[in-house]
Amino acid sequence: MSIASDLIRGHTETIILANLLEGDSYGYKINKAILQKTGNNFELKEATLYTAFRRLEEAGSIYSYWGDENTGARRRYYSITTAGKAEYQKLRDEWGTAKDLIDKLTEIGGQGNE
Amino acid sequence: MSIASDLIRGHTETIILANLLEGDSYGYKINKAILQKTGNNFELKEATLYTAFRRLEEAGSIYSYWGDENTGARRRYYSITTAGKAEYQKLRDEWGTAKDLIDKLTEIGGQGNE
DNA sequence: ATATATACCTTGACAGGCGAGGTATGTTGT
DNA sequence: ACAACATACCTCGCCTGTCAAGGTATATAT
Repeated sequence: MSIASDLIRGHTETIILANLLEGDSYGYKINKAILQKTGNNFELKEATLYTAFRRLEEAGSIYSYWGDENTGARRRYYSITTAGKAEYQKLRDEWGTAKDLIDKLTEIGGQGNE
Repeated sequence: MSIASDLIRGHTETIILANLLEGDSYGYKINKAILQKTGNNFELKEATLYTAFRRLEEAGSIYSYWGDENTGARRRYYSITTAGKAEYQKLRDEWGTAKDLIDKLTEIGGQGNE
C-alpha cells in the first residue's frame, strides 16, 4: 500500500502548507495528522519532513518558534506566512494543471477520445 | 505554463509506456506526440527521455531495434513487452492511488469535509 | 533498568531530471 | 558553396529531494 516516493516528490511542501493553514503546528503532530488522514497508508519520513521545513522557512513561506511546554519534549512550532499562503495557492494550481496533464499523457488512447 | 519537473518525476516511464501501447515508436516521435497532446505545453527533455528508455529496456518493459530507413537519420524503435504492459497497469493503478492521496492531503480542510 | 512514546536533528548515499555538449543525415534558403 | 534548420540519436556531470541510519532529550509505564 505504500506510495512510491517519486510520486510524492514535489508535494511535500504543499502538504505541509495545507496543514499549517489549519493553524500553527509542529513536526511530529503534522506527521501524525498525515498518517491519520490517510488511514495509516502514508507518512512523510522524518528526514524529508525536517528538510522541507528548512526549505520553506528559508523561502519565507513559514516561520518557527519554540513552544513553552513545561513538561515533555520541546516542540518547534511552525506558522504559515502571507507569502506562504500565496505559495500554497500557486502549488495547488500547479497540481491541478499537472494532474490533468499526467492523466492525459498516461491514459490509453492518449487524449481522452479513442 | 511549464510544469515543475518534480511533479513529472516518476511519471516519465508511464508516459512512455502509454505511448508504446499505441504501437512501436521512436524517441523523437514520442516526444513530438507528447508536445502535440499537451498543446505545446510540455515535452520531455531528451536526456530524460533516453535515460528512461535505458531503464525500461533494462527492466524488460520494452525492447528496441533499429529501423531500416534508407533515407534520413537512423531511428531506434521501441516496442512494449508483455511485462511492460503489466508494468504500465501497475503504474496507472499507483497513480490513481497517489492522486487521491495528494488531493486529500493538499486540500484545505484536509479530508474532504470541513 | 528497560521499553515505549513523544519530539527534535544531521549526515551521507542514491536516483531521476536536465543543461550542455556531441554526432550524423537530409532539406531549404541565399 | 554555405548556412541554417529539422530530424534523430547519444553521454557526461551537476542539482535537488528523498530517506536510511544514526544521534539527542524528556516523560511514563512495566
